Amino acid sequence: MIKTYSISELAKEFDLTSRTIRHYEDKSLLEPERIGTQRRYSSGDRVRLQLILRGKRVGFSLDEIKEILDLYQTPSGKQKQKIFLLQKLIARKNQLIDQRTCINEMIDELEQIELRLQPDNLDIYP
Amino acid sequence: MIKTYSISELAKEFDLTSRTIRHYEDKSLLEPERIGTQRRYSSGDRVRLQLILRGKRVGFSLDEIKEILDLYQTPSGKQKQKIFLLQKLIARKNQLIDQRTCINEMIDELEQIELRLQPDNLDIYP
DNA sequence: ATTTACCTTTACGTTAACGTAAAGGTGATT
DNA sequence: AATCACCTTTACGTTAACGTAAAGGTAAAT
Repeated sequence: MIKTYSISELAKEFDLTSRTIRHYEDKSLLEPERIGTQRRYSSGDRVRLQLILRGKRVGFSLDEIKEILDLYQTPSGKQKQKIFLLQKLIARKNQLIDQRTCINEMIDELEQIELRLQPDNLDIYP
Repeated sequence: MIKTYSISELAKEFDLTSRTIRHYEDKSLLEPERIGTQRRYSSGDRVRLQLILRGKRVGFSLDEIKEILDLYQTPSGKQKQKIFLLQKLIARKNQLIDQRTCINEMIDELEQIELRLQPDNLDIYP
């Protein structure tokens, strides 16, 4: 028997609320089976959810994540779109690298301020 | 004569709208002088604005940026305040370090997505 | 003196990603 | 039969970071 999941099982596993998972469905990022009225998530759905969360962690919007997910399923025809998306991914990566550089600079600056505030210097600088 | 800036001069220079700059003032991130009813920004204000934008680039909220700005300008008077400030700085630095770690993870994840998207054969299909 | 080009405040509108009730169905257990 | 513990849909609420329009003041140029 193939394993399936209820909405709250997935919610618990990934530390989300059921509302959040339904929201992803509202946005067409998931389309679980229905047993009667209830949602039943396949392991494929689970993987999709993981991909959604991964996309979120790197700062994509749900719409952008949907684009990516759709391209996973795109029959290898629409290469133009794939290439376009790859460019977006790379752009995002560069942005993150930029941010990291910026954070490193900020850490340096904080350390400089720290130095000026060292307790030893407390009486030197009024 | 010391150079000052009008709101639209700054807006133009940093590619913002005047509304945005006023918004930063609403949120107490800027407090320019007033000549009559109009705002006049000193070069210090300009630097603050640069810091705001820098904070934004690294993904901080305006509230967080305000915290940081306040740290920069806390009147260096009392020892207690300095020690408190030092603690906040260290906490902030740790936060930044965490952020950097997080960004590193994001970059890794992006590369994972790239790998999954990377069509096995971009050049075979038209 | 009127147009032009700024500036001002006030205040409602927008988007994203959910939160949070409200009101009710389902099915197993007590 | 009643209580749980889930599940469902509908729909209004929230936050951040502004956008945008209304209504008007100011100051220099035409």
